[in-house]
Amino acid sequence: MKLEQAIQSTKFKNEVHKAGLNILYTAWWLKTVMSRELKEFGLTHEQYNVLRILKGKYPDQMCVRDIACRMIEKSSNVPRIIDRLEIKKLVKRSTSALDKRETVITLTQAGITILEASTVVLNRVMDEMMLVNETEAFDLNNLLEKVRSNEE
Amino acid sequence: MKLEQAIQSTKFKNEVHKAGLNILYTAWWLKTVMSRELKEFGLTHEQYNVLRILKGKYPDQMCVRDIACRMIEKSSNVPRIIDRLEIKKLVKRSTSALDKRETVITLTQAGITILEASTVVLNRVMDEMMLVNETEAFDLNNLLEKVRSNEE
DNA sequence: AACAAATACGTGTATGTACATGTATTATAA
DNA sequence: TTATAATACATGTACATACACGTATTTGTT
Repeated sequence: MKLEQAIQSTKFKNEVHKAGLNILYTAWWLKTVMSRELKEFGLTHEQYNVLRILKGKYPDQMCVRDIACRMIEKSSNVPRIIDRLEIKKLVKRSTSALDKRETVITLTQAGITILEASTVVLNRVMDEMMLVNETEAFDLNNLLEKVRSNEE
Repeated sequence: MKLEQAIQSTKFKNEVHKAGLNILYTAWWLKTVMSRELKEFGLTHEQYNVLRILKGKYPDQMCVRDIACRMIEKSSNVPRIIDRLEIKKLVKRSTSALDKRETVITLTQAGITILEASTVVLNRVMDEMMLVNETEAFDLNNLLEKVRSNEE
């Protein structure tokens, strides 16, 4: 669906402003598609992101700060996301011995299992839904990074 | 900043999956930039979106459903966003005479004033922050719409 | 006309976001 | 060494999101 239909607007200041809205809309669409699949696992988008980050260091532990700086959405409130993962027993929380200020987090076996199962489904959905080839995706990545080249 | 630095990860399944994360990250970055500017006007991202949609039809009124389907993030809970705009007296709510189920919304003069002032600032920030030219933005728009071409 | 279905909106709850503040611990420095 | 600053995390609040459900009104059918 074209952006014009999606938000029922045809007047954009220029192509750059339209691209801004297009990025926001496409991200919303992607999140919606992914969240729908994660629902069967009882996971939210952000909880899945935290589990994946932990998997990247597994079997090592990670502190909250290290998880936070790897999140796609940086402002996510990681302690509270971890609260919910802990309730579901997908992660374990403990105080670091080296620095008692730090809370260190580990994936549990249940966390690994649910992460692997949900990743299979998510990968399949992304392959099915994102209809660009590798070359187009490469160009898209370059353009997005150019958009952000003014990032502080 | 490259995506790899931004989320401190280098292994992506392929360029398409990387593009998915890149879209999500760029959208988060854009929202952060815009929200920072809107703060001086006491507006959130979503409140601004609603005001802009109302402006598109001004001086006509719009019902809640029509606003909702024009939102960039469709799942936004429009009645509650309108609650907050109404408290700030930026919009006026009343029941439609033709269909008493409908609530119709109009911009107030204060709403127009704040919208115009904030739009000037937002336009300037987008011009400063999004460092792509018209041609690149055109290509980006086409690629994003190709990504979404499987949209239901 | 009377009833059922659809529509439009509001509300309740769990989760997440944005930002400020509190508390414990560690690092720095006079 | 003791006072101060910085760090790491937790917590509180207002707003937003996602989704289910409730209520009033309109539409459609018999």
